[in-house]
Amino acid sequence: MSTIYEVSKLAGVSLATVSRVINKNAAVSEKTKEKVNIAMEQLGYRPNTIAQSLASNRSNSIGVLVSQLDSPFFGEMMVGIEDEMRKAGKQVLFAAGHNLESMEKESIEFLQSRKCDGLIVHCEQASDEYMHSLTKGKTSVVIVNRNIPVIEDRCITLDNHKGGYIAAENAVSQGHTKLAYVSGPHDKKDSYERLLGFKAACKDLGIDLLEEHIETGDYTEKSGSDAISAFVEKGYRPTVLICANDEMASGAMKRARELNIDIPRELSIIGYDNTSFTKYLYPELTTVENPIGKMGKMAAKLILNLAYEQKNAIQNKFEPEMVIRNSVHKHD
Amino acid sequence: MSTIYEVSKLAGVSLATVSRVINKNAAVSEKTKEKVNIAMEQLGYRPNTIAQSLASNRSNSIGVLVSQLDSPFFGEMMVGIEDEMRKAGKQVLFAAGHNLESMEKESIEFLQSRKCDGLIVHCEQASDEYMHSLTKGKTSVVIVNRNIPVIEDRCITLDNHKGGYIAAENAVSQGHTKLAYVSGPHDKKDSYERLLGFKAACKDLGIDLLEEHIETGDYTEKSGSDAISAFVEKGYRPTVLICANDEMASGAMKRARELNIDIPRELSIIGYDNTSFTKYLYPELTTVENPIGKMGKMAAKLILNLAYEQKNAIQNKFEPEMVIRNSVHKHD
DNA sequence: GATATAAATGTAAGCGCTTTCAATTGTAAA
DNA sequence: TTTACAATTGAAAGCGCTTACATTTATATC
Repeated sequence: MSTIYEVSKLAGVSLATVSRVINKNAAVSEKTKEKVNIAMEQLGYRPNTIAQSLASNRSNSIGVLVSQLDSPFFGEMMVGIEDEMRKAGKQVLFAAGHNLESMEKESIEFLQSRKCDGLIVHCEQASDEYMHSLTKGKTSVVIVNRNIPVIEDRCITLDNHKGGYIAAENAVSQGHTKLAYVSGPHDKKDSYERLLGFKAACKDLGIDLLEEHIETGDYTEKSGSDAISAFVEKGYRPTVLICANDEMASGAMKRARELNIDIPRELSIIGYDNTSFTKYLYPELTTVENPIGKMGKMAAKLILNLAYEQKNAIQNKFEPEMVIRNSVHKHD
Repeated sequence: MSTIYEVSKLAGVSLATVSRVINKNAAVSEKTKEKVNIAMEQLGYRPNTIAQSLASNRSNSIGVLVSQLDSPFFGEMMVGIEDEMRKAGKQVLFAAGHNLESMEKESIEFLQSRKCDGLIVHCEQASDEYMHSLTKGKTSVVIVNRNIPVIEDRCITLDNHKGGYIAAENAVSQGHTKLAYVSGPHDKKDSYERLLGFKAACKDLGIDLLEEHIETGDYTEKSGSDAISAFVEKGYRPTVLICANDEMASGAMKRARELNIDIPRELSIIGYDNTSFTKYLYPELTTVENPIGKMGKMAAKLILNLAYEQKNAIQNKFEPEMVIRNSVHKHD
């Protein structure tokens, strides 16, 4: 591999000048630029990114922390980020937090030790305070899917309240009045807001909602399944069940099928996230779109602004939309 | 951030000695090792990986090329690799080839320009010759899911022939005699071998298999759906359909349902890969396990041997196994 | 204790770039 | 033509580490 030194020699200019044409960060006359380019071409020269990083104190890479590498949800986010960063000529490092506070912190340290210029994190467990302190360090940090008021401008979030709202709205618009809801864990803000949105819609639309119409799950398939069992036990027979994520919707569908409850004729189901597997469910799941891919792209743009002085327009808050498929039956 | 220089000063030793205790690659007396460790501790010292890379001409990172970042199949592979490399203290860079020869090559170049010490690639389109030439370069390369005879020791593969075989075997063991098969594209070796395995099993088990019992798809859901339509049109009514991947199995199930063919009572379905979404299908899919996660781990071990002189035991060929769920009905 | 050898440590030269500062060249106004 | 600046270019000092080689210190042998 040829070095910048060989290029400078072949072109008959100094190292500094070659560096300037590579980085386009200082005026170089057309003539010399031409000479240098030809020399680079001839030698098949590629800058050594490591040397560049050491000298410039920039790694031209950003780190991304997700909970899992093998999930359709984070997959979409990763793709969105990769795409945007690749365009900008930056590298992306992925690490997994596995939903454990210790792993999350460890992974963040790992990414920092790799000298990432910026971090995009999707933390489930680490505290708001920790996140906040992170943003005070010298590497820029963008937080996805979580709103921390003091650093709102660093957060890319989804309007989860609205998501819960439109899910209920959609059910009611299809003639349903006996609704039920399976929420995620209450201590997760996104989960809680979805629930609040759902409740707000019920109130606005005059739906009679009792506490016993709501079950609390933990985002796993099993908890969706358990919710169905719970409603059956209680003797409450809703005509539509709104789930705070698609996993639970899948679990609910399975359990309902075991109990010979026909979906969607007897029970309609609505999910949340529009994860890629929803199209494999039967019937295909009507759900609330969580534009995580777009949010990933936006997070990337924000980090480009923060770490590389770009000037992309930033939208911090995203709006969910209904994705209509076949799991909701018109009720009359 | 403190540097090695400050550590050396605080410990009262030379730079070289500090470097030695960091890298454990040369004898250092217990006493000085202790002093250095204390100094590092006190300063909260972390080596600058970039400087290390530049000086040692090693980046301590390996590159991974997959077709997609957001697929459950590659997700598993990525997790397997990440896991193993993380243990070894190495970094992993992921890039996507998007099933396009140009993108595959471009991504490989990108990873190389990032000075990866080794590459793990899952290429769909690039030619055997290209792959072969890659392995001749100075960075070690491991190829997943593809067997190239001249560089067999660099390939981690699945016995696809056996996979096709056991799928047929399983069907027959359940009493089926009217089989059908949807293959993937014939020009993909893995796909072709699955088909050959299937045929071999039919022959061995005395199943009467005609060419018209086989449809050729392209691994997409749609082609699985089309296959069902084709069989119906031909008037062939198999009791079990074996699909060369899970996507096509899902497509077939959907189409069958549209045609009011009951699964598995009237038609059993067998998939291939055991992708994570198979558990969301209804009925849950009986399929051939493709241990891609384990293969990823093994690829990582092989790259550790090649690029970092480790001595892990290597298994180049993996065996698929049946995963029995509910999509196959006992035929009598 | 002297000598030979092994073990531990230090010195200093890079690795391939970026970037500050100084020197040179070009340009336009006087 | 001078002069005053602006635009280009070059020289050289790092960035924080590794490592070949030299030097010093410890250990064993006689």
